[in-house]
Amino acid sequence: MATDDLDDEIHALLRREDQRYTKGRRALVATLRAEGQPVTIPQILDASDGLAQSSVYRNLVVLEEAGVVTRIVTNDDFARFELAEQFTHHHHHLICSSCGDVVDFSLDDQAEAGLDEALHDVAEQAGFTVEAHRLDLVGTCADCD
Amino acid sequence: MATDDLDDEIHALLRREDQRYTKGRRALVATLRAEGQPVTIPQILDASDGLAQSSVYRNLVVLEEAGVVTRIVTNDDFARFELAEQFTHHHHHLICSSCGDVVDFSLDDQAEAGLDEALHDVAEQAGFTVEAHRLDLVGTCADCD
DNA sequence: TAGCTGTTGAAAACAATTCTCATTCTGATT
DNA sequence: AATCAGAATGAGAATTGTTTTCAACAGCTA
Repeated sequence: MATDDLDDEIHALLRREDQRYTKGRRALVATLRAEGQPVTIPQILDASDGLAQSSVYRNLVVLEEAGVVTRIVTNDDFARFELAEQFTHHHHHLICSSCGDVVDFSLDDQAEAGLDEALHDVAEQAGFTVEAHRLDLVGTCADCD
Repeated sequence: MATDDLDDEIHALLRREDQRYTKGRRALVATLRAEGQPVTIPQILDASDGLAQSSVYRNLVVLEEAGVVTRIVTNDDFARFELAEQFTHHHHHLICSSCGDVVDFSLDDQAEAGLDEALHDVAEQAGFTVEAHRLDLVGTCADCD
């Protein structure tokens, strides 16, 4: 997706929540986009300077509520953030239990479709309204082995 | 599994880590067993009295390291704990984003097998050593709808 | 330009979790 | 049984990622 289109869509999502797309929020999105992988707040502060820590936390909440950004919580100390799937593609996470690093991966279409169907059935039986499914592989990454 | 067998196995797991299976730890396991669903620490403290908060936190770490208990982290304020799968059965979680409640569910064998195979391939390609996979459905539970 | 409203930055507050330390328990040895 | 060493416990303090506060500021509208 071109940067301009992405910014337009994000602008629209924020406006829907009566939020502005400020310079700080643009910088945040740019950083997440540049990283291309889930990042912690310390990583964001290192990668993009000029942003105050409190504003980063606050804006990530705003962006998350608007559906621009996804928060990934693991057993690690820090939460991680990445652009929402609508701006990237549907994917899952490899979580390293040694270093805490989180890396994206995708299933092939057939496996994903099969999973979707099975989950749909489960949710229906439980009277559960599904917003998203999350699939993580927990283990040890190549670097930590 | 009978309570005695379960206690024996847990005892063995703890001994492997040079840990004792004390009264407090037995009470903790009994509570988790009685609940049968993931519970928060406040819930544990309510359900079983006589346990100090600091000991519950500490012992859950010990039990987790020994592989007796699994920690479930969500966007909710509190972590949740349940008996490890080896003492229950392989399952996944319905996570309510409204009330934070977590409920177990299982996939049918065929779907689970298909998923396993797909994940195995992904991990191999990434040089990732898998310890576990986690699959959560995030949404709204029947009570919150 | 003036005025209103939302945003920012720095620091204080908050809260789940972890740590400290004095006391108590466990269980192996005599 | 009595003793002793090491581990576990309870109460509270400390830690730390995150949230909130509040005064100063920026951006929009008239």
